[in-house]
Amino acid sequence: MKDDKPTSFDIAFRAGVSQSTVSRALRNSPLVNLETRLKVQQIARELNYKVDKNASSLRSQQTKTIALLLCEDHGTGNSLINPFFLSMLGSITRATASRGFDLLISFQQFSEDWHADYEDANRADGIIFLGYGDYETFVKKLTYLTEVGAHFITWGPVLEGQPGVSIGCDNFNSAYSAAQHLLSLGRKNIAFLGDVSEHSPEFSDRYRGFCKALQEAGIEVNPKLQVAAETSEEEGYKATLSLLQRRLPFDAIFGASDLIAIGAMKALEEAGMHIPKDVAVMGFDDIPMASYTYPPLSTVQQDTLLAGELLVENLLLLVDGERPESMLLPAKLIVRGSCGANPVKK
Amino acid sequence: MKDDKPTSFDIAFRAGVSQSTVSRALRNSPLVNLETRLKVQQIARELNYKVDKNASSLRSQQTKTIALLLCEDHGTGNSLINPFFLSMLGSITRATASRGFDLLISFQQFSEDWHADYEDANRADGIIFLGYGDYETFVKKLTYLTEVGAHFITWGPVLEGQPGVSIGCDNFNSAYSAAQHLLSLGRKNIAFLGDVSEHSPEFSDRYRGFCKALQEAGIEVNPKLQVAAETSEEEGYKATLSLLQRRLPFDAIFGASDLIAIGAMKALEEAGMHIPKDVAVMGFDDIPMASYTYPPLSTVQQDTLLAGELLVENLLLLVDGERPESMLLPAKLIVRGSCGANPVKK
DNA sequence: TCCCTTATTGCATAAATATGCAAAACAACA
DNA sequence: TGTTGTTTTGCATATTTATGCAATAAGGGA
Repeated sequence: MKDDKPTSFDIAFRAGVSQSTVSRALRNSPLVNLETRLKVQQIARELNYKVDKNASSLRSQQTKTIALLLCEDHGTGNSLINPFFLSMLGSITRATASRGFDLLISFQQFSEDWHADYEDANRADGIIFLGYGDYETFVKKLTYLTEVGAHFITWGPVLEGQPGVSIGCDNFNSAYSAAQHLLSLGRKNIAFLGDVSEHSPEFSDRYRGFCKALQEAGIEVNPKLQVAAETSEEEGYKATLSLLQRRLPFDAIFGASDLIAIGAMKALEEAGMHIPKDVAVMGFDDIPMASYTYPPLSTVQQDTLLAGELLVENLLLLVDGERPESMLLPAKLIVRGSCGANPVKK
Repeated sequence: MKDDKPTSFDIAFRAGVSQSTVSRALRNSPLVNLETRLKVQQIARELNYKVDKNASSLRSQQTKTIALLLCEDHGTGNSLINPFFLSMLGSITRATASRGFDLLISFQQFSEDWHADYEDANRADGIIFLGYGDYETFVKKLTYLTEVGAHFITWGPVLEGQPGVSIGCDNFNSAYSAAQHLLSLGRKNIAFLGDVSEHSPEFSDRYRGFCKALQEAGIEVNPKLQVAAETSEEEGYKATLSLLQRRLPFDAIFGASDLIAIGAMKALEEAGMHIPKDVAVMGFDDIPMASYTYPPLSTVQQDTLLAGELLVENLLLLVDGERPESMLLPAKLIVRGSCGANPVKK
């Protein structure tokens, strides 16, 4: 159908220079005379020439590619992807592209040896991890990755002594503010839905911030008002049912994530309770659907745009041999209808 | 920190065989003795050896990689990604991984020369296009891609004479059924929100199916009840406002997409109209948030899982030199609360 | 024992680029 | 004109793997 793809030798021949000069000219090296450079580039354009990525990567030993590994929490196989991660995905894609890098993505389970598959195989210069499943397993993995000298960055918890560089949300302070907000609206018996074991350090941080707000308001934290739940609507739904069975009075629910909060809203609605009159609801993440629930979900918004930028930027620093610091990003309280601060139109 | 990455020569040396044998053994070629094969594989495992992807691709001229190009409709830059495409993304990722292929993704605008960037540069064996922006531009692009012999498949409209292989939803029949459903519930003045120009062939198909249902029910199609809108909540919102201004009676809205329908619901609510009592609403796509609106949105569900599988499968056929047929996938009506068929709990 | 198959292995090379080093071209200056 | 310095170019090679072809080993029949 069409002739073979032109190589740098073809360009060289056409331009009457050597292949080396072509290679340099196309990368705009100041080593080659401006005139020659333009001529070569012109010919390359005419022939529709593109540098062969494989040859280039092989020779230069850098791929200009980043791998994004999305670890589904406790991998349920074909379940929905956490919408929050999808927002991150969007911003990471843009940040990557704007730096001239390609993005390789994978949704496999964390059990695989990703470092080997991507970095050792010379497929990617570095890896971004999104999500982590069980924290202990995750840390083991990070330790291993650090030992073998992998270049990676993670989004998620930023704990003392955690190997590698991480960027995450300031869960503690954000949850603290959100809880304060509920308290300021007169809610006194606030339930917390989310796993707070060592397996979920982010949720634990949110819970600690939540508790601090209660304590400062002179309210004793009732552990019976905390119900474990992972990030999914079903878990939030079930946790709420279990909460209802405890027959303890509560006038607000703080979901450790929006999905949990949304599941809770479904359960409350089915139980005939009115949101926010009977029970105020607060989420965390601000996933797109948060503003479409009824009533719209008040929540804590993470700046995914900034997060994506920082992840990519710092990963590339890491690849360049620098040693960026882990950091926590502030989040913003978004007040909608579910917490009772705004009038709910019917 | 650690010694250099082992190459196939290192394995060969350790195993006392030649590099060729290592290469064959690792790919499980029957040309090499089973015993030798196992020994080589064992040593490779011990040394943590991974085949260099670039060298391998360079030599074999196939990348085992697929590029997924997501074209945002009329590229609004930093806007949200269409949630429907994100569902597709999930299934495409899985389908790709299960075949041992990598997935390269990009969200750039359609104006770039993607074929050149990906296939010519030997980065990917084939391309999947998701979304297309303006249809005319899209077709020009497809024509070009066909001419240069690119391997690609598109998700979207499947029109007569359209270059290349496409997989899409049976928009006509699905919209026909959905409209029939609204009619069966006694709605007579149904508005249609969505661009039905030649720029949006999918919406046009949906509109044609919609019209057919009306006509069969003996209802004349009123063009004033059709308002243009692209896929976004804002457009749906604005289209509804514009519809309201026309002061025509209507008792149902059929949104050409869920986002449009959701925007419409917001506008109706603000106008003090009750859904579904005053106005029934029907969407199209079944994006995740459709079941979380109030009332939950009735819609047409596209089988994204199947779609992803088929896209990948047929693209690989194409890469192998076969010539798969374009096809339309049936969709399923999902009846929730917004169309008035189910009782809406308050 | 010799010859012919069949099963295994190794040799040599090609895939396309990037880059260290040497060479050439050129100007400038004495 | 010779020398020195700068700019520009080309040579040669390295990157790592896959594979056509030749070579060797092993096995079997006469």
